[in-house]
Amino acid sequence: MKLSLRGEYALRALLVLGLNYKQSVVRIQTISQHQNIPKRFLEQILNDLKSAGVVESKRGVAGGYRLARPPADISLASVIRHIEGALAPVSCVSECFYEKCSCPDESRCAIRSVMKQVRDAVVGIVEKLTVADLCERARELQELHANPVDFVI
Amino acid sequence: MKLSLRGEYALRALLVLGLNYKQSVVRIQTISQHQNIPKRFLEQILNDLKSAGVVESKRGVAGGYRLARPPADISLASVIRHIEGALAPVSCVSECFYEKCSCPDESRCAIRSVMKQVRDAVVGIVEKLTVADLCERARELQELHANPVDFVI
DNA sequence: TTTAATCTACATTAAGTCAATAGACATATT
DNA sequence: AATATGTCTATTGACTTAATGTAGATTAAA
Repeated sequence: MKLSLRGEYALRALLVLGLNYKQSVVRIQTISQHQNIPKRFLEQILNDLKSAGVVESKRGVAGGYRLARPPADISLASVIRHIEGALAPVSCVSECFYEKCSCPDESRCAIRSVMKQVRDAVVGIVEKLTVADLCERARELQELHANPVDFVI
Repeated sequence: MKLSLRGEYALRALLVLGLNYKQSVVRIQTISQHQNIPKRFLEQILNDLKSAGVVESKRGVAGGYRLARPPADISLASVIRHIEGALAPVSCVSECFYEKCSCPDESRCAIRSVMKQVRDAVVGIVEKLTVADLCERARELQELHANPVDFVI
């Protein structure tokens, strides 16, 4: 489940949109600057997320993007699957993107059995987590690292 | 932790070598045929595993490969790391292959925190498992699927 | 109604990776 | 010496990734 930059950018963008949920749309440029993401690349990614029904856009001068659904309804698994494809380390243990592999007998394949275990562990984590959880963690981390500074001041 | 074919072939080859441990060397061609792996590609992979000290080779007419250490001393994590690189989904949470990422503040990055969780889950599995475990599973699966046939006969 | 800021769409590219192949070479057994 | 094996380095072609380019459509506000 190696995440490409594309996938990482997608999650970072969704985090920003999640933190600004209920407020007006957020401009691509704002996200791009705030998260160090190449603007033109981010355009593609957000467009892709739009076609997946994860975000929606408003065009024109005061345009931008916003989440299409409540943050708690957007699982990280669904996002990563849409951007990256299978979560499983090998496709012969993928539920959503199964492909036969070249081993002599899948049902007796010991590697497959191990990979299934890995798959379940990964899926178990990202299937439960949502954009809302991401936002919550971001807020926690913000406080965690901000407080000591407050004491210094 | 998406495994490339190279990594999958490596594990499949090590499984064969593990099952034949203590016996003489196994020829590349034998592994290649038994596991449906292109022979020339397998050469490279085994050579690579040799330079990692995982297997050793014997040249000449009765040549071939064997494990350089007991199967129980070869963790899947070490093999995959050698062939594929980082186990972590993003390199900013990798212990062995750390690289800074482009996010504004790593210490407050919520995505990083999630990815760390995924990393730990994956590493927790493959670090504990060894080639010996792989062999054991293979034998279990063999019996599991062989017995019903015995009854039929 | 013009203007400017935004999203939309499709095409292109440069670099890198993956999987495999090629061919010459080294070595050990017979 | 002959032969079957592993060793090594290079190369290829297909594909993917991460961008960038260019042109266009939409909208709010001046």
